[in-house]
Amino acid sequence: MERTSAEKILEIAQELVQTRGLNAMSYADISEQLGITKAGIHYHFPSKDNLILEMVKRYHQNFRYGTAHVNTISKTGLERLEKHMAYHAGLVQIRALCLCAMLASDSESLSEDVRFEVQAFFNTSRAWLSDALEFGRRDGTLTFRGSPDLEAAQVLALYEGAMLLARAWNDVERYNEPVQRYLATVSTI
Amino acid sequence: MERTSAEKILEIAQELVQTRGLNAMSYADISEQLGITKAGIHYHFPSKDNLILEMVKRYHQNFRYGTAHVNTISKTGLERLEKHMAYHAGLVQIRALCLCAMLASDSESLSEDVRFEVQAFFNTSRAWLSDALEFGRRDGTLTFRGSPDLEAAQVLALYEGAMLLARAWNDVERYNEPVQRYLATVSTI
DNA sequence: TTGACAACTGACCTACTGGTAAGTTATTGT
DNA sequence: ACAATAACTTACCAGTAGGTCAGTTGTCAA
Repeated sequence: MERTSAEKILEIAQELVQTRGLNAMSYADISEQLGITKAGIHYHFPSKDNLILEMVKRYHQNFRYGTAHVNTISKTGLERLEKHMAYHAGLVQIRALCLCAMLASDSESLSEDVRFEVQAFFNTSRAWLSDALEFGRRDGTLTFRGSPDLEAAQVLALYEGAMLLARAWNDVERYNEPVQRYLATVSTI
Repeated sequence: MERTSAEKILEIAQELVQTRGLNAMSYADISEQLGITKAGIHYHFPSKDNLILEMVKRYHQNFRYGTAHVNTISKTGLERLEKHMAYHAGLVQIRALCLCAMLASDSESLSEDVRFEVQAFFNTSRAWLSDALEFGRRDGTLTFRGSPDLEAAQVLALYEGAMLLARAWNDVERYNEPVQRYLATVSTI
């Protein structure tokens, strides 16, 4: 099965939101990149709100798939954190922000449905990070004080903030520096 | 000397940008809140780009004044960090983000001048945090490994990220939780 | 008293926003 | 062969964006 138009629209729209922000992305932009008219996009996604909601759901789902995959191929907790970090470094490199970080800053322009889905994504992220931290503590690759869940909340904030700062310079190193320094702190190796 | 119109415009515009984002703030919004026409605002700030530049310069200057004041009234490095944290908690409470964090996410819509000024603000923030950390290490209230400058970069990322996440829930506790946990980590008390 | 200037207003401009309605085209299953 | 449907296009809409320009008003120095 080929990629459907709806999927292509979501893909293009997502990259536009991640690089420019919600209110700097328009149906006209998607139309131009995809080569179908604005009305054609409205056929698949009646309203912008609808489009964004589907987009966040897809992003959330892809995160679940991605992290599940990371879990199967990583042997240690440290390795999981490193893969997570590397993925986000890739986003910074294409001038993008985590979709939900971008939407959190554009939070005031969001419908309640979308805001809930953004929160759900962050909950999933935090839970996965918490698992990875606990996993690493058990296998001896990670060390930290207190509950994995609270540590995860801190790591999530660090990651999202580092991505934001890296954007100001358009320089991945501004992301890598603090994040790798954190990993060095918790790593036992 | 009373507050001039130009100052009032900057004040209102700044709050709008901090709460809604750059592209969700318009001259019409400022006009409505201030009670003068759009053209009246264009008299003081010919273009939006010009307005934003002046706004960031003012924000940066106010940060300098604010932190200088914190330096004079705080006896310890820990106290300085706590005051910094409390200020940003106040922003979250009014549904605002750090102005430069917001502009970093709207980075693609910015002129080069503004981007430089945003970078300059983050440099000042980092330098001040670095100073506070070093100060705290000397007076014995703070403890951390490695250079204060690198620690400062990490703290800055943590703060900005925590603010962003708190916005997703519109809940200050989402900011306080990771930030206070960090303070507990570095505090010797 | 007058003239100059700062600080506006009102009316207007073009470009673009999300969104709609009616019609077209190609591919189906019957 | 035909009707139904999915996937569009063309043409349009009202509202808003940032921005301009010719005037108006109030103040204040000469």
